[in-house]
Amino acid sequence: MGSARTPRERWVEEGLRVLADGGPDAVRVEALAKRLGVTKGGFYGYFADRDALLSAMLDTWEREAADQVVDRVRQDEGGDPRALITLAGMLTFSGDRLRPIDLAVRDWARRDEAVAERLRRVDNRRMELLREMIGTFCPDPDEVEARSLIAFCVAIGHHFLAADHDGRTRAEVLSRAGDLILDRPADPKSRGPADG
Amino acid sequence: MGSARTPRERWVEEGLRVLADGGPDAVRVEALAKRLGVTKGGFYGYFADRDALLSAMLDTWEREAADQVVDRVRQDEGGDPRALITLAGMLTFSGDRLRPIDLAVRDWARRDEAVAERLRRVDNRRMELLREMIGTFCPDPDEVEARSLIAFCVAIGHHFLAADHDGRTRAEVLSRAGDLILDRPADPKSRGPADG
DNA sequence: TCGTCGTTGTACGCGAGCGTATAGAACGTC
DNA sequence: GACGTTCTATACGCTCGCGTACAACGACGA
Repeated sequence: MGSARTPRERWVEEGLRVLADGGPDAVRVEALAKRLGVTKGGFYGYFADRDALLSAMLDTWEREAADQVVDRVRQDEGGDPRALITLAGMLTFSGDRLRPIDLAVRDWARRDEAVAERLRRVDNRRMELLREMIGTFCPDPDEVEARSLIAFCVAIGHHFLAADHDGRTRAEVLSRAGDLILDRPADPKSRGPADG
Repeated sequence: MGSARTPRERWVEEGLRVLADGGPDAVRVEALAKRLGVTKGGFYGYFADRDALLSAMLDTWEREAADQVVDRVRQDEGGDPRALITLAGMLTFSGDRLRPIDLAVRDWARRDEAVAERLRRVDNRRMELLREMIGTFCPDPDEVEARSLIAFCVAIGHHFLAADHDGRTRAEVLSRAGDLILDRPADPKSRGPADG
C-alpha cells in the first residue's frame, strides 16, 4: 500500500498552527492542503468533514496540555522554590507552541459549548496545580483560591492586554506582580524575564 | 428625500452586536442585512466595502469606551471609597453592552495591528485610571503599576477562564481577589456580586 | 509481473458572500 | 401632482470553500 505522504497527524498539526494565528474560522481544508503542498484529496480519507478535523485538533491540544501540566509537576520535587519557578512558568504560560493555541481556544470557547467543556477540564487541572503551590505558603483556603485565580488571570490576561507601562517593561511589571501574588517581598534587583 | 429606514448607525450597531458574539469573521454584509430585515442594497451607500464597516465599528467602540472611562471618573469625586467602587466596576468591566465587544476586540487585536493600536489607546486610558485609584493607598510606583496590571488582567482574564472553584462562586472568589489587589483585609461577610 | 489497496490529483455541483448595476419605491419640494 | 433625491430590492458575475466522484499513481504482496 502507498504509505501516506500526508498522514493524519500532519493535518492536525498544521490545523493547530493555523488555529493559533487565525482562529477557528481560518482553519480551511483547502488552505491547509495548500500549506502542506497537497490537494485536499487525501483529507477525507482521515476525516469525515471539517468538523471532524477541528475535533481532532482539540483532542490533540487537550492531551498535550494535560501532559504538560503533569510534566511540570514531576519536574520540580524540589521543596520550596517550586512555587517561584512554577509560577514564573505559569506567567509565561505554556510553551511557544501551546500558548497561542491556548489563547485561540479560549476565545473559541466563548462561542462553542463543546470547546468550553474541554477548556474547563484543562483549566481545572492547571488550577489544581496553582492551589497546591500557593497552598504551601498560604493557610487560608479562600485566599488560596483567590490568589490562584489572580495568578491564572494574569497569566492569561496579560496576553490580551495592550497597555504600556510608562518606561517599564511588561516583563518587569509581571515580575513584580508575581511577588505580590506569591506574597513575597520585592527583589531589590529585578529578576530574569517572566515573560516569553 | 426618502429618510433612511436603515441609517448608517444601524449597520454599525448591528455589526457590533454580531462582532460581540461571533467575532469579526461573523460580520458579513448580507447576514447583517437579513438581521435588519433589509437587503444589502443600501449598505454600499454608506460604506465603500466591508472593511469600511469594520473600521466604523471600531471607531464607535473606541469612542464609547473612552467616554465610559471619563464618565466613571466624573461619577466618583467621593474621596476614598472610589477605589472600592471603581475597582468593583473594573472587575465587572464595562457594561453588558461593551464587555462582549471588548473581549472580541482583544482577540481580534492579536491578529490585526490596526486593531491592536486602537486597543492600546483604550487600555492606556483605563490603566491610567487604575494607577490613580491604586496610587491613593500605595506609595511605591512600581507596586502601583504591578497592582494595576493585576487588576486589569483579572478583569479581562476571568472572562477567558473556564475553571471551577470548588464550591465557591466565581463572584465570591473575585470579591476576595479584589481585597488582595486593593491590599484590604477580607470582609468577614462576602459582599455583593462583583461580576456581571 | 501483475493485481490490490490506500493515497493523491482533478473535476464537478453546490452554496455563501462580496461588490456592481440598475430599476423601483418613498418621501420631501415646488 | 410632477420632480428629483435618496434609500431599497433584485439580479448578476465573481471567488472561495465544502464535500463527492472518479481516475491516476505507487508501494507492496502474491
